[in-house]
Amino acid sequence: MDKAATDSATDPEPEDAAPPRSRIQRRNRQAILDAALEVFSAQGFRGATLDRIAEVAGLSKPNLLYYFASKEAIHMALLSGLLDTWLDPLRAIDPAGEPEAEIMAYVRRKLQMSRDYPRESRLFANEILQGAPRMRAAIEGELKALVDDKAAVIRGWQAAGRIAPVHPHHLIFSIWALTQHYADFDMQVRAVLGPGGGDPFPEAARFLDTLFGRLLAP
Amino acid sequence: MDKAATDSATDPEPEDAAPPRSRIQRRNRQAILDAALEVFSAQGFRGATLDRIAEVAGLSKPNLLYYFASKEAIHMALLSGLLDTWLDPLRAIDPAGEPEAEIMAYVRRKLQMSRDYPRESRLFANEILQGAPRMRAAIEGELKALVDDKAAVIRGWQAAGRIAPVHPHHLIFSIWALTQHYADFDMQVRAVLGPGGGDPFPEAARFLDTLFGRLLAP
DNA sequence: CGTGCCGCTGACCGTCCGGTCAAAGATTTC
DNA sequence: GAAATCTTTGACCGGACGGTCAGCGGCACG
Repeated sequence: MDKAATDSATDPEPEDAAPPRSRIQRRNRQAILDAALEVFSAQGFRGATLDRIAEVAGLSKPNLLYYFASKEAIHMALLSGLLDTWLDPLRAIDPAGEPEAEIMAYVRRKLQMSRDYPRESRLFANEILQGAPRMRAAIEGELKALVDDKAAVIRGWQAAGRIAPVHPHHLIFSIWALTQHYADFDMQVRAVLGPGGGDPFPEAARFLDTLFGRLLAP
Repeated sequence: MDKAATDSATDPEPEDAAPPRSRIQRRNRQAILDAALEVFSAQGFRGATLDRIAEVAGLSKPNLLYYFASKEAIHMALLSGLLDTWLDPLRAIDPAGEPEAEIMAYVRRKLQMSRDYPRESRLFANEILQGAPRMRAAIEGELKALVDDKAAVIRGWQAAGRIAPVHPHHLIFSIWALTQHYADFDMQVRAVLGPGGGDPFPEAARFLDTLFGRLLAP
């Protein structure tokens, strides 16, 4: 994730073959993207301020704008770096694998991402909530294509009677909803479980195992 | 929902027994809250501007501030009006009813709310995403109490072997996640299903019926 | 029909915020 | 160690935004 967010797609031009970046460039760009992720995910795009991002990054505001052309550019760099990483677990579903195991593994990886990268999840959630003004294309293109592809794989498994015949797209939606909920609504989850609740994730993992185990059994 | 958002808790004082509001007061306050719901849910608190809310409401900005003390006050009025309505379906779960039917009815009502009141759902999602700066108390108090109560009911049903023994709190989280997903991530759902997908909700209802049917079977 | 209150507004204020710029350090290169 | 280049910053700008205010209009009631 970090690597991706730093390097890829920070230049909109197609020829990003060799963007020669010095050590100090890499360090500061990374610090800015880290800080921006922190602030954007917690406050949303409009809620975030360059001053705040600069403060978190330990840089001055003009220095920020020396590395990125604008607030927009920082946000774009984060988002475009994010999508690929975010979809990796879905891509990893193997059509040749054992159906239930493949899907269960996807669920677990996705829940793991909610635990390990909650800020990325919230950044994404913020964007979609507002109608994805800066990601429409990627969602209607890349994302849809990948989901359609995997939905076809699932349909194949179902036709062979290897898992239950539930709607493939909605199955994928349910995995997204259930796993990302623990990142996006973390505050609510913890508040409802109470102060003595401890880490919600182990119990969530057990619950999701049961849920999808029962849902997928043919 | 509209009624609740208009009347309740717009006055912080305890003595809101008889706030004598003229016909024109009621009409304009309602118009403002409607417009604010539209704008806040689509742009978030910081993203919304008083000018924009005034424009949508068909009033001037100073006129807005004649009815509400501040942007904060409008937001608070919306949120506090919302929570009660939002929790009504959960409250309606009847301990004396048939367990699976009660929970399935809750799922359906909640999905219905995602379809009929997506703006309310997004307003709520926005608030939680940002750490619920203006709802912490209500969530840790009212909401937690109600969930704990219903979790106890579910545990009772499970102890009697009438539904499967899954973690009650996480069961409720899963209902929230799965139903609200169709409101909060509506844009993504429709984009992935594609232009010919039509209304996602009927298929979602079928999918959730299957999912919770299988999950709850003892 | 006058008078008093409720509803409404244009003009304005101070602050915040994204972004610019000229110039002052660092750092690298030869 | 000087020239050239890269990095950093204080000061500033213009617009947006939340909020105020003095006063105007109209509706309601005697």
